[in-house]
Amino acid sequence: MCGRFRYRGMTIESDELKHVPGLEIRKAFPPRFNIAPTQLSPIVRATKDGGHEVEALRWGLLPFWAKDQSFGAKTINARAETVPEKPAFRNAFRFRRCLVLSHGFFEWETTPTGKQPWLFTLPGESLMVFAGLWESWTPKDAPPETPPTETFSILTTTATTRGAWIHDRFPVVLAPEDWVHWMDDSISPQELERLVQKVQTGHAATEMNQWPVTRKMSNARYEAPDAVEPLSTQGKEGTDLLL
DNA sequence: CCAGACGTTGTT
DNA sequence: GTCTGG
DNA sequence: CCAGACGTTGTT
DNA sequence: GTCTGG
Repeated sequence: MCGRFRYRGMTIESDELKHVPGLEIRKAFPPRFNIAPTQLSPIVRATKDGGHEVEALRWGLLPFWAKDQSFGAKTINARAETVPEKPAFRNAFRFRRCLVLSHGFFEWETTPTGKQPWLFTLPGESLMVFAGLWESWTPKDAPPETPPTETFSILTTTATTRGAWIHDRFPVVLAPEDWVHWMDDSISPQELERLVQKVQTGHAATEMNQWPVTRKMSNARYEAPDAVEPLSTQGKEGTDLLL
């Protein structure tokens, strides 16, 4: 699945998303080494005027009817296989798909001495884009003028053969040519169905590297650069994972 | 009709 | 809000 | 995802 | 064991 990831940050001048039309980057986003559920993280979504924007949203999707924000603990991921039907996700799936920006995600290996975290990245630790959904939520008895809380969820699908040693579910990683299509609000339900089929077979980004990292990062409060560094001499070489 | 869930993962 | 179970 | 709490009362 | 917070 995807319960923790990292983000290298973005400046106003960043060209990582240059292929997303009409994208205005209004502010910079700092590097994050250990993004956990409930925290803010940048996503890309379509705007009303046909463009796109980057905003930091809270991880853990809150449907508008959620009674309180603890509901988001159960919705950090959405299964690609069932997301069109699930009450908590179907509206967001139909109308509010987004790109979740990362540069790799963590998975935990169960060992005799406890849980060992690993980082999965794309070659060159380049931008890894997850298929996401977003929602807008306002607490039931909030005073007027209370700004809504905007939240997101990350789609998951079956892990591929060579990723399955650590886990049977992986986040849906979108290929750059699908980024804009995924956010397109005007596509038909038929087209959307076709897209989600493709997304399920996913990992359009076909090659990942993996390496073990410090167990200190298992604590969600740990936010230091070495959270993403290879343990000891393992290095980032020889860790290729063809998916 | 009302009440209660609405979710994913992993483990046994 | 909407669906399911009782 | 993992880590940490899981409770009440009264006092500062 | 299970829930909440990060």
